[in-house]
Amino acid sequence: MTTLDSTGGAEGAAVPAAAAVRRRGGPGARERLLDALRASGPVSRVELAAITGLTEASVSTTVRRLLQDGVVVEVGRTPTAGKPRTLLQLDPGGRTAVGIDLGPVTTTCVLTSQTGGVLARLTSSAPPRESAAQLVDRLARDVETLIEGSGERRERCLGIGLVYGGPRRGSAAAPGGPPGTPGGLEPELLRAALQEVTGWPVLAENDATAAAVGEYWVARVDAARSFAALYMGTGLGAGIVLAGSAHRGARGQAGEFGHVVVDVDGPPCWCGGQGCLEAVAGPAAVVARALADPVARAEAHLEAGGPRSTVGDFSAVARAARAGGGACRALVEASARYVAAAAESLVNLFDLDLLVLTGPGFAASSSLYGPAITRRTGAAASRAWGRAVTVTVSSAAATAPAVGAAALLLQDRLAR
Amino acid sequence: MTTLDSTGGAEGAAVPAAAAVRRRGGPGARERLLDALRASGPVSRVELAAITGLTEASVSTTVRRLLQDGVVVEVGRTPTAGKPRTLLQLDPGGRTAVGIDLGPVTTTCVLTSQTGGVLARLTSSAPPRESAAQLVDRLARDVETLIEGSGERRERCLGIGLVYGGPRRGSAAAPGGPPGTPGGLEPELLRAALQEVTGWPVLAENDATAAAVGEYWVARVDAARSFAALYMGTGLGAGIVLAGSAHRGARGQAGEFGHVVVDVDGPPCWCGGQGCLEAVAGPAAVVARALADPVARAEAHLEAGGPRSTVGDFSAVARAARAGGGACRALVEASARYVAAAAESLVNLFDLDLLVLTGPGFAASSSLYGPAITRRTGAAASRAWGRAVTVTVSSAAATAPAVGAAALLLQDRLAR
DNA sequence: GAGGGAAACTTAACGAGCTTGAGTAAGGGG
DNA sequence: CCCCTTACTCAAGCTCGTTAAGTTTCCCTC
Repeated sequence: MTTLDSTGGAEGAAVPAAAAVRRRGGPGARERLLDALRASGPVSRVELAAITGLTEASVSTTVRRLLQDGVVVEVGRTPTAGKPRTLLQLDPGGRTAVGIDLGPVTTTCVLTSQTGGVLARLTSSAPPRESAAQLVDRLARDVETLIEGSGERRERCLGIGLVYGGPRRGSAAAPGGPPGTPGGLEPELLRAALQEVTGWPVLAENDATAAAVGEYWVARVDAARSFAALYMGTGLGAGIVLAGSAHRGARGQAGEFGHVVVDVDGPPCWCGGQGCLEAVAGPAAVVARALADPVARAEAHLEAGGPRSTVGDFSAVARAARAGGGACRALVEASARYVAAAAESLVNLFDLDLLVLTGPGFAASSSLYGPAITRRTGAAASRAWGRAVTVTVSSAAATAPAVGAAALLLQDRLAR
Repeated sequence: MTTLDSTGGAEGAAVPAAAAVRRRGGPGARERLLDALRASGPVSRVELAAITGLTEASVSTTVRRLLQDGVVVEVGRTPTAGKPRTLLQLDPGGRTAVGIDLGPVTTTCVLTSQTGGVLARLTSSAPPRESAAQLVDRLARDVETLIEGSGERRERCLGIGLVYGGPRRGSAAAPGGPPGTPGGLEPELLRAALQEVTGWPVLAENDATAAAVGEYWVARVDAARSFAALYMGTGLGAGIVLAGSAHRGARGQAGEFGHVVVDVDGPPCWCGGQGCLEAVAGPAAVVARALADPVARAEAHLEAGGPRSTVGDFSAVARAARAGGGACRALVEASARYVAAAAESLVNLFDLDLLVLTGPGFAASSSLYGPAITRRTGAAASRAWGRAVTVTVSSAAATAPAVGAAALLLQDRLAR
């Protein structure tokens, strides 16, 4: 029998994967190879076999198919003691996809390469009182214009990813309620309609999840990391990617970060809850407080009577806070404390090690929120859980959802 | 001290089967069939094909193997217009497994049938200053006694599930810190040692996750539901089961329900955080408040100087609250408000529709916590998200972890 | 109490996808 | 030039699940 010593060392004894280990039935060879190619720079077949756990023979045949499909290219060789390795990578000139971000005010369309590079961009805005049918028509025309103007071949485009705010299955808009799609159209109906009209496969996804997948794909996040994209737009959401695949929940409503309860006695929220993060410290709440305070209002140059846009107004407050406006700074810092607390709950419940701040809200304010979140999550994570939580800011927070939508479609389509 | 009593296996009532749509590449036929058989009462092969999405041919061959393995039995037939259907179910006299709950004070061992019925039970307690090697020996002897005493054939037993408190990778015990295993042994080392000594496969799992899997298996939770088991022992944890498989997180630290932040300005927590649920409203916090208040202390008959056990003291406070002790009731209700708020965060982040209260803490207090949680999660869920959150209490909260550990091992072993 | 019909299984052939094991290609060093 | 090393490929075969064509077992009718 073995001798045991009772000092519970915290060093990396491998956690038993227990029942989580599946002998088979994981993602197929093609999917695994694509994920490895996405995350690494140029890699050889031997390395791919090591990374994915597939046999070299299997890698060889699957890679041949990827080469034939024009998804992958050979880009060089590394000398070895024997035959040199052939390096492979995703072909930047391979397939493309369109991403559409259906914002509350403007619609952003991008055409991206399969490596996440933006090839063309187009912005339009909804005319007043646009009907659902008109919306679909406008989007179809935008996509047409985008591809025409880019000079890219249309056969290369695999489809369209479509981003909308709010949860998947919208409820009847409660007052001050969830963002939803313009025209109040069900995301699924809009998706089907656009697919019908354009003839391209269309995938619909909520903003936070799309941003997370985009980050995963474009910023080459390691598949081993479990991470969340905190998304601030009109509200607050979290897109969660675990072991390389998006976690949406049974009804596609997982990651409702804005409805983490941060104050048991807090104000009522439109969702029916009380003390939700969004109601206490979301962008709309910050703007409301700024509007109520003459000093803050002046600092942020908020017109009392002008047309309101939560994202725009919040950005103005954040800018004022950064520029030294004391009243605005106090408002944003108060908000950041709550957001940081909710982020800690998120990290502890999902066992995350990476948070990415993204979306238009954080684009303007990440320098204020980032440190607060880092401070809060760092303290407990390292001390009690032996994990390091990295907090980063998306490199292009404003276009993240559109690029993410395109990435989502690519990930879905390339795998087959 | 060792007590042994044998009970007959208690098999539950039939539950109507619900069709589950799965895409390809999921778990294999055998696993899917076992899950369907677990969740339903007697089912025919045709129904199994409909439930699992497998073809009838595939069901036929896989079922034959399960029959040969002695896992499944034919139990009757239903008349049809043609050949009657042969009904199948898991054989209650088929395989068995041992579950060990390594509590802070007492160790509970159970022998269960593969349908979750408890065939025999044994309780022992650690002698003072027990070394790690002695612990392993004691557990091995307990298992031996349990199986001997039960009269069950040892070849039927597939292995041992082992439950410990706290996260998978224990940190050096902080003051008032995480529970961890007795003797401070790393769960993985303990698992390996017990496996070595007994010769049976051993699976180690944290208490909340084990309780969740046990609930899933024994209470026949529908695989389509996403649910969490809220576990109250010395601390608070959540075991999360999504689409039929436990969600553990990258480091096995997911579901740290006790470290959801419920008060940004709250007291410091041993984890390094601030305002964590456990620090604000966990059982230890409730007990500490009761001890500090002479009235509550009298109501709960807490000895000022006696040996302290968080679970025992908390149960006493909960009993006093139920019996009408006003001071204790106020303490527990204050705690329940926070737990309910954290539960709402959990539900919103994971998109859950079922919460099960379990563990020794809730065994004594579910009648006080249950309604508070139901009230809070019900309001927002139905109004904004179009989902109904069911809150139930485990039928045998005190033995849930041990039974869950056995279920976990069964689920893992039967699938191969 | 045969013969048909209906529905529940069963069997056989096949195919996708991956593995094993034995090649073949491509470079370097003596 | 030969030989060694290492990268990659080919061929056979295995596992699992599918499709399609039986086979069994009941009830019902004549």
